[in-house]
Amino acid sequence: MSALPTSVGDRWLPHLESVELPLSQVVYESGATLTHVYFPTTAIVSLLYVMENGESAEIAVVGNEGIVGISRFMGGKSTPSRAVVQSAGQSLRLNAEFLEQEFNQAGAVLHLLLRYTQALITQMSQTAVCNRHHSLDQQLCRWLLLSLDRLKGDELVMTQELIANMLGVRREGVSEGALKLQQAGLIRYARGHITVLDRVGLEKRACECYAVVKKEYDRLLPQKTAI
Amino acid sequence: MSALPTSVGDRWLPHLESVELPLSQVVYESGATLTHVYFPTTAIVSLLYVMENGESAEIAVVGNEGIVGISRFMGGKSTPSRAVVQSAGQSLRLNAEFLEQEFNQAGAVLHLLLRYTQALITQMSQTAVCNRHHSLDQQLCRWLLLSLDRLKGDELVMTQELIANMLGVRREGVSEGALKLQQAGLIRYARGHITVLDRVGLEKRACECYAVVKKEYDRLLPQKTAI
DNA sequence: TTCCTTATGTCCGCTGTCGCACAAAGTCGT
DNA sequence: ACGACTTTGTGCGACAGCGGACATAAGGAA
Repeated sequence: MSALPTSVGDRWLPHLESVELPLSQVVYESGATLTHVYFPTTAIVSLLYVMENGESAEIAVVGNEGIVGISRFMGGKSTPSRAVVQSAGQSLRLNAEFLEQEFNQAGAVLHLLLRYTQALITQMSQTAVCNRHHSLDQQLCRWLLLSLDRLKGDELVMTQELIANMLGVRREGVSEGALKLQQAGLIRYARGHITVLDRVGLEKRACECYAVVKKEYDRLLPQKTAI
Repeated sequence: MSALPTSVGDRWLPHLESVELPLSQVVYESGATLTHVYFPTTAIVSLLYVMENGESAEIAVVGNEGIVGISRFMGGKSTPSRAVVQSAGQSLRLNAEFLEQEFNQAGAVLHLLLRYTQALITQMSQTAVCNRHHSLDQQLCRWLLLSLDRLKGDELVMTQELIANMLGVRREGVSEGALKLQQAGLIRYARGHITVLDRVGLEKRACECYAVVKKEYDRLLPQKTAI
C-alpha cells in the first residue's frame, strides 16, 4: 500500500519495522494466526493455495501496491461483475446509503460484514483453484453441494444449461456428469428439477474445495452469531 | 447474512424492505453503482463474470448466509492459504494488534484498506475466470505483466519452474510459452532471468484479465491517494 | 390432441494440456 | 577445469473438454 505509510505518518511510524523477505520465505502459513501484516516495498508476495495432493495455484499477487495479511483485519462503489438470480425467492434489501452511515460508526456489525467478506474471498479463491485442477465431474458435485447448502430441502430447480453457464463449461459436459451421478444413485433429475438422494455420496465425489469453503463459512459465520 | 437482521433489530428494521427476486434477474450490473445491498433469505444469487466474447464463469454463490453487494461497503484471524515470497526484497511490517486498534476507530485508513481489499478480490475473481477460459500462453502474458507492474525495471528474476508453480501448470508448458514469446521478440530470458523487451506486445497477447485487474487497481488505489 | 418449445442424450473429430522421459546447455563449487 | 546440479528444450502417447450436429423426449399452449 504504497501511499499508506507516508500519509499516516507519525502515528504509524514507531510501529513500522523494515524486514528482509528472502526468496521462498513463507510469510504466513495456511490456517495460522498472523502476528504481522506486511506492506511490501520491493518484494512481491504470492498468495498460493496448496491442495491436499500438493498441487498448488496462485490466487493473487501482491506488490508495493498492497497488503499481505488482509485476513487480520478486513470502497469503491462498484465491482466489475454481474449478479444474476440463480433461484427465484425472497430477499431482504437495505438502503446502501443507510448502510454506509452505520458502517462509518464501526462496531460489531462492521466486524460481521468483514468476516463474511473473508468467507466470500475464500470461496472465490477456491473457485480459482478448482477451475485449474479439478474435473468437470468434481466441480459439478461441489456446485450442487454449495447450492444445496443455501436451500431448504433436497431439490434444486435449475436446468443443466444454467449450471453449465454458472460453471463456465458446455452444457453437454454437465449432462454427462449428471448422468453419471444419476446412474450412481446420488441424484435424480428431470427437466430442470434435480433431487439429491445421497448427499454424503456427492461429498465423496466432490473435490476438497467444497469442504474447505464450507468449513471456512462455518468458522467465520457460526449460526449463533450475536451482535 | 441470516443472523444480521434480527440482532441489529430496531435500528435497521425501518430501512429493511422485502423484495422478490425472479429467476434471471440482474441484481446489479458490471460497473454500476449499487443502490441497495441484498441479504437473500430464500433466493440464491450467483456472482458471475462475463467476458468480452460473452463467455462467463461463476465466481461465487451467495445464499441466506451472505450479502450481495459487498462492493458498496467492505474477521477471522487467519485464511486457508499460504503466502510465499516470489521475489526477494524489502518490506515494511506493522504489528497486527496495533493495526487492529487503529482499525477499530474506523476513519480514512479503514476505507483505504477496504478499497485495497476490493481490488484484491477483483484479482482473485479474474484468476478464477482466467483459469477456466484462457490458454496457458495468455495466462503467462498476464502473469508477466502483473509481476512487472510490481517491480521497477523490466527484468524478472525467476525460473520457469517457479512460474509454473505459481500458475499451477507444468514447467514444460511455461517453457513452450516462453519460447514463443522470445521468438516473437517480446522477451529475452536465460536461466532464471527474464527481460521484457516489448511490453505492449505482451499486453496484446494477454487475455482481457490483465487489463481488467489493472484498471480496477488504478480506479480503487490511485497513486495520489492521500489520507 | 397436436404442435412447438425446452430440456436432455449421443456421437465425432479436434486441440490444449498433462505425464513422462530424456537431451542439452548453462552455472557453481572445489 | 572438472563434476554436479540447475535450468531449459523436445518428443510422444493419453485424455478431458470443446464445438458442432443431431436425435430424442417431456411439458405447455392452442
